[in-house]
Amino acid sequence: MATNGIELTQAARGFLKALASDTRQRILFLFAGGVELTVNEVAEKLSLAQSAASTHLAMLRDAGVLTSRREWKTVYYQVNPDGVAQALTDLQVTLRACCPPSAECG
Amino acid sequence: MATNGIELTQAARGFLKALASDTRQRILFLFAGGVELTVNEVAEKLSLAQSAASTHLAMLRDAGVLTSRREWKTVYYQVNPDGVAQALTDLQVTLRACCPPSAECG
DNA sequence: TCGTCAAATAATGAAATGACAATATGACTC
DNA sequence: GAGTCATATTGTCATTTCATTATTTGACGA
Repeated sequence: MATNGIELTQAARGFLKALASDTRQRILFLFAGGVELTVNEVAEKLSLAQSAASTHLAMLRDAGVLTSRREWKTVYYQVNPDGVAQALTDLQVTLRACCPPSAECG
Repeated sequence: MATNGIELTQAARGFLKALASDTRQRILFLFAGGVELTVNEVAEKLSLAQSAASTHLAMLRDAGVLTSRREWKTVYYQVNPDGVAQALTDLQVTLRACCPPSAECG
């Protein structure tokens, strides 16, 4: 038994993987301010093929970073602030357990 | 001009890429509590080839997550809490600008 | 100078990622 | 049922990543 069982939560791991891609970072920031966008709008704004936009958006949704709602034939994506906050908090908690900023004072 | 110039800092981008790898996550947590480890120790603990450990550690150092000091022939790595804290803060600031947790109240 | 030790850097191959065009799906209209 | 629109999925390819072994580098001791 080491003092070592530290591990990231699934949420944090998914978040890290989702946002490690420059393209997905750019996609995320397209949604700044709570904007709602369709797959085609994202594809257009970033000069991506429709299929690429679709898979990236799905990946971000699976990671809890975005949510989607379907209205008729079109799907609207927007950020999931709670998911982002959760992942960030998890990250912070785990990293604090690993590498406290300077002094772990109370 | 949109309201949109949001972008992650270099520190945050490097951090995300460095920690998107499961292997590098495991490496990082080996250093929990301020432990110092050599390349060979990391390789051994994770059953990795020496070269793999070396490159991963270099990557984590380049991302500001670890620091290294050389003593005679061996190199000791340890976490860089300030680097980690900086990246986390950058992430948080940028994400808050993009997707405020619920209410951006004062 | 030669040998040794630890780390870093090739060189190579397997697997994952990211892009595209093309096709399939689902919901609705006619 | 045929047509259409937006999205999702598939197939293919180029690129990147990750792991290995083998070799090189650098500092020291004999």
